[in-house]
Amino acid sequence: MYDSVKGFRDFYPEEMQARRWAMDTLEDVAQRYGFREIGTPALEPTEMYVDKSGEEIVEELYSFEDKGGREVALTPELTPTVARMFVAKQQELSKPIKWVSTRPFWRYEEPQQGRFREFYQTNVDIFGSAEPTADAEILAVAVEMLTDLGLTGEDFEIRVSHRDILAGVLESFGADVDVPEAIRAVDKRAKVDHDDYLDALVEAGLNYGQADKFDEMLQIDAEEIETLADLTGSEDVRAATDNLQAVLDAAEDFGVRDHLTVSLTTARGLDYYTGVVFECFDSTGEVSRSVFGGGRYDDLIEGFGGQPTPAVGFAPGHATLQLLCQRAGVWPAEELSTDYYVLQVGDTRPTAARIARDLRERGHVVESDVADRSFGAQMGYADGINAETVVIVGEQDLENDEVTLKEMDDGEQISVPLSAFPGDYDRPTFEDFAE
RNA sequence: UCCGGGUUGGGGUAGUGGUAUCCUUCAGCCUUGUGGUGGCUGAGACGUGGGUUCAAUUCCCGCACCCGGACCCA
Repeated sequence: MYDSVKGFRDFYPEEMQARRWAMDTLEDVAQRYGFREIGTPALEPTEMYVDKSGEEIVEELYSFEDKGGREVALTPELTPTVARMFVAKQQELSKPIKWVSTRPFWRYEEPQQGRFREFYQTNVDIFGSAEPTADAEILAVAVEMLTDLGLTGEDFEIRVSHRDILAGVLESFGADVDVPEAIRAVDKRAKVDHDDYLDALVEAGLNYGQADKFDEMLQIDAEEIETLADLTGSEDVRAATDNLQAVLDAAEDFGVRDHLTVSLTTARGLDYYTGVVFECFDSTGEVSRSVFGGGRYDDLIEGFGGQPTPAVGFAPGHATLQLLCQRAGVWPAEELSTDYYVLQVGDTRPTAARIARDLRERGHVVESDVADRSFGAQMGYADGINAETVVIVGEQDLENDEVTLKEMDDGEQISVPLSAFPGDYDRPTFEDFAE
C-alpha cells in the first residue's frame, strides 16, 4: 500500500460526479458569454515566476531541474501563463480576448480547510478592454456561476472595491504615503485589532488623525461614493469613483447589481491589481471567509513584454466553492446514478446487448453484466449503482418474446413485448407499459 | 515553517501492558429468476520507526499522513 502525497487528493466516482456537475456549471456560464476554453501546460520555466510573481509564491513553488537541465516549476497560478500566451500572439488575436480554463494548480503550502497542495480553479479573463462593461461582464459571470450552482443572495455577497480610489484618497493625504503598504494594511483590517490596523497605516506614512479620517472614508456607502472626490479634492479620486459607478451601472443592466456591495475595505493583497477589485464572501458561514476574488490588472501584460493591454478577470477555487455550496445545502448528493441496468439470465447476451445499445443511443447511462454473475448478485449490483430501472432479459422472458421492466424505487415490475421495447419511448419505464 | 487534535478490518466503532468488540461492507451458500429487507459460512485491522518491559495495539520519543488553526494568500 502506498499513501498519496500530502495535500494531493483522490476523487472517487461519487464525489467526482458532484465535482463534474460543479465544473460543468461554471464552464457552461463562461461558454454562454463567449469565453473560449484554452489549454495550458502544467510546467513553466521557473524563471517566469521568480521574475513575475511575489516572493511568497516563489517560496511555495514545486520546482526542479528536468533531464535536459531546464529549471521548471509546476504552475502555481494561471495568470503568468495566459499573459505569456497573450503576448506571444498579441498581433494576431482579435481583441478583446475572452478566455476560460479549468485545471489544477500546485503550491507547496500547509493544507487546511478548502486549501490543498493540488487545487482546481476556473480562470476567467478578458484582455484588451478597459471599458467598465468588461469589469461588469466579469462580475456578471461570477454571479451567474454562483446562482447557477443554486446559490442565492442569502448565501453569498460580492464586495466590490477600487484600487484607484484607495490610492487616490491615500495620496491626497500626502505624496510620501506608501500606497501598496497602506493597501495591505486595509486588506488585513478585518483580521487585526483596530489599533494595530491604525498603527499599520501610520507605518505607511499617515499620521493618526489621517488614519482615522481615512478609515472613516472607507466606510462610505455606495450612494455617497462620489462625494469622496469633493472630500479629497482629488481628480484621480473623481476618475476612479466615476469608473466604479460606471461598472455598477453596467452591472445593473446585466442583472447582477443586487449581489454587489460596495466595500472599500475590501482591498485584496495582490499588488498587481489596478482598478476594480472584488471578493466573494460566504454570508451564511459564521466566519465570513473569502471564497474567491478578482479584479482589474491593467499593467501585467506590459510587464510580460507585450503592448500595454488592459485586463480583468477572476478565478474561483473549486474547493472553497464546494464548501460554500455544502454550507448552503446545494451541493448534490455524492452518489452514483444509473438509468438502466440490463440484467441477463442464462445465455441472453445478444438480446440484452441489443437493448442496451438501443437505450444508450437514447443517451442513457446503461450497464449490463460483465462479470457473469447470478441473478441475485446482478440485482444487488444494480441496487449498488442506484439503477433506476432494471430490464430483466431472462431465458424465461425470451421464451414468451418478452422482457421484464422493474422500477427499483418501488419494486414494481411488468412484462413488455420484446418487439415493443424500447419502442418509440425516449425513456421507457414501468409507467409507459402499465396500462 | 509553527500550534492543537487525531490515526484500530474496505467504511464506522469498542477496548486493553498478555494481539481485539459490535455495526456495516465484501465473497459464497440457503435460493440456475428478484436488490434495498431473512438465515448460515467465510474474508478482513491496532499508520510507521525506535525506546521502556518478560511482554506494547495500549506507556514514552521521532516520523508520516489526516482534520483544524496561525502565517500567507487563489
